[in-house]
Amino acid sequence: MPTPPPFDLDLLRTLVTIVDCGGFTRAAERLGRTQSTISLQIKRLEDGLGNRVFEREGRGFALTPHGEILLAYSRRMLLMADEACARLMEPDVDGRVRLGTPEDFASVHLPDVLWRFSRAHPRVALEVNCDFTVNLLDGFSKGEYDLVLCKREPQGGGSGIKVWREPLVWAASERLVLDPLEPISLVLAPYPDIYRKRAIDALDGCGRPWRIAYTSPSVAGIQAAVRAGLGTTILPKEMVGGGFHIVGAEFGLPDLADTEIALYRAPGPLPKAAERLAEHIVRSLESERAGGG
Amino acid sequence: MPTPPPFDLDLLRTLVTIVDCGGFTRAAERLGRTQSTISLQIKRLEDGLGNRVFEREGRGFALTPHGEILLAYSRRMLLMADEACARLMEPDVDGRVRLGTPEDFASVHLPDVLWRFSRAHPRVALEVNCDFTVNLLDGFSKGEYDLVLCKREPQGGGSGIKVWREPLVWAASERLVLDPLEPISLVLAPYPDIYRKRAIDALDGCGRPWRIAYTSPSVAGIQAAVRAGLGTTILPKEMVGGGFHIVGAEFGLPDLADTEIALYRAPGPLPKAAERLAEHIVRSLESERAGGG
DNA sequence: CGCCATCCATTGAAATTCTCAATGGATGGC
DNA sequence: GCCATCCATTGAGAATTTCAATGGATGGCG
Repeated sequence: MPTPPPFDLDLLRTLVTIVDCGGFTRAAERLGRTQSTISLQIKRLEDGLGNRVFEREGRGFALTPHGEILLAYSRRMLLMADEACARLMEPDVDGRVRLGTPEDFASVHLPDVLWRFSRAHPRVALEVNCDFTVNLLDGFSKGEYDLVLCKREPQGGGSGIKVWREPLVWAASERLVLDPLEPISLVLAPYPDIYRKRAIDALDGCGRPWRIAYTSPSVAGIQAAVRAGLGTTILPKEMVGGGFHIVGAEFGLPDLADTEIALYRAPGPLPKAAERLAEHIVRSLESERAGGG
Repeated sequence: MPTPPPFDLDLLRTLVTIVDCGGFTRAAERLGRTQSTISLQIKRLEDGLGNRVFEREGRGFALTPHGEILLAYSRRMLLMADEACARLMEPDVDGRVRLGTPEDFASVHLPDVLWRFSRAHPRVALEVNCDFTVNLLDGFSKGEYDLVLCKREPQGGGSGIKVWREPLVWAASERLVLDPLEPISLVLAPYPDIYRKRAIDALDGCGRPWRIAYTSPSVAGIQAAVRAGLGTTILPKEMVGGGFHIVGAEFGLPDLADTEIALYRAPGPLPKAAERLAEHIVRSLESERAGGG
């Protein structure tokens, strides 16, 4: 960040207005400024940029390539400013939002997201329910949720919005001795869990024998068991940490496909509060991902 | 537009920096200002907004709901400003882009979009080819296009990005006398055309007899024939005009499903110029739609 | 061919805005 | 109870921004 972008929204608005009005003078009238001010504002914009924005041709003018690019961004930024303004003016959203989510994802990625949401919309009552994907989808089809975050196969598709994707890896404690020739001890969530199925299918697929050493429906329980050296589990890469390490082909473990989390919204028009939460989740996770990667 | 949003990007950057640094003083250091300046900037922001942004709690502070909302928008706007800045700094994109598109869509919606693109990127050579959807998809699968705009069924799906959707209507000249009991005279594009199939299927579906009165592959040809009163055609609603009028159930004509245009990009990494054009098309059409509706 | 209307650029002064340094008030740790 | 830290406020000075007036250039029109 050597040169913080020196954009001034007023100048950008002037640029857009000039283009829309087709002239400096008319833009001045619409903006309630004098024409000389408009000229100077464009000059300021160009000086700050180091490039011309308009190509002057005697009486008329045309946008330069830089001007055209800047114009496109200006429109978007001004639209966003207008939207922000409208959002700030309108009354607080209230109501209730019922969100279903996998527990492991929620405990790692959602606390901050939901905390920010609840601060932005203190009158919205959040009802978050953690469960297995199968149960979430079941409840979703019965109308028990406004929004559901679900694990799904990485090829995506369907009506949901992809909000997260990351590699799935085998993880074990350092104190666990792994022997590629022995059946592998697994620490997994109980039956309807998607990762459980993934792990077992992958092992069966490559002919590696296995046994279930420990079963727990909660992230904390699984982590405790793995940390105790009771076996190997399967985790999103981001969740590996604290004494765990990633194990793989060197111990005869197969590669795993990525995991993907998608957001599904209940059919029909959603209450405004749920709409807001959906947008908030999508945006927060996409920027978290951009910032983290 | 009674109150143009009085946002100042510098103030928003200050807001974001305060939150990220966790304090006014640290934010001042990072921004190269004094702490009093930061305080005043926030005060200015709050005065302009008419609401507090921070809730002061003695030594510390917390974001108000308004502050939280504004923070989210501020981040997005600053990211956009940074992106604009980066885009303006980087050298001109050059190369060639091969775009396939239906002729009717191109002649109505693309001229301005492509003109702006070519002004923003004068060193990019645009090669636009108009053809029927079937031929476009055929050429696309042979690698003849970087990007293709295609008509498709409105339920969407697949890998393309929806860029346009509008109702399809029957249109005729005022001078054409329509009799619900007579076979309807059609003015259509020749065989592989999608709308031709739509029209005939719809009429067959409701048992209405028809005959082809005029065939032309070009929009101009079809418009001339319809204007001459030679028959009825099928058009996107937006393209009705100039002596045409919409006809429908009152003459025994069936309703038509919407038409949808999607953008497909060639598999694999696209040249930068094509990437830019794709982004430009999507953005331009989405704002045109927002502005027009 | 020359006049006029229109449009953008420039100039210098006035007003507004912004920043800074210093100081004050409040809070929490030790 | 003292000290360190943090944000708020104040008044002066500096920088920026706006305005009114003027200048230069172009194209239309008789």
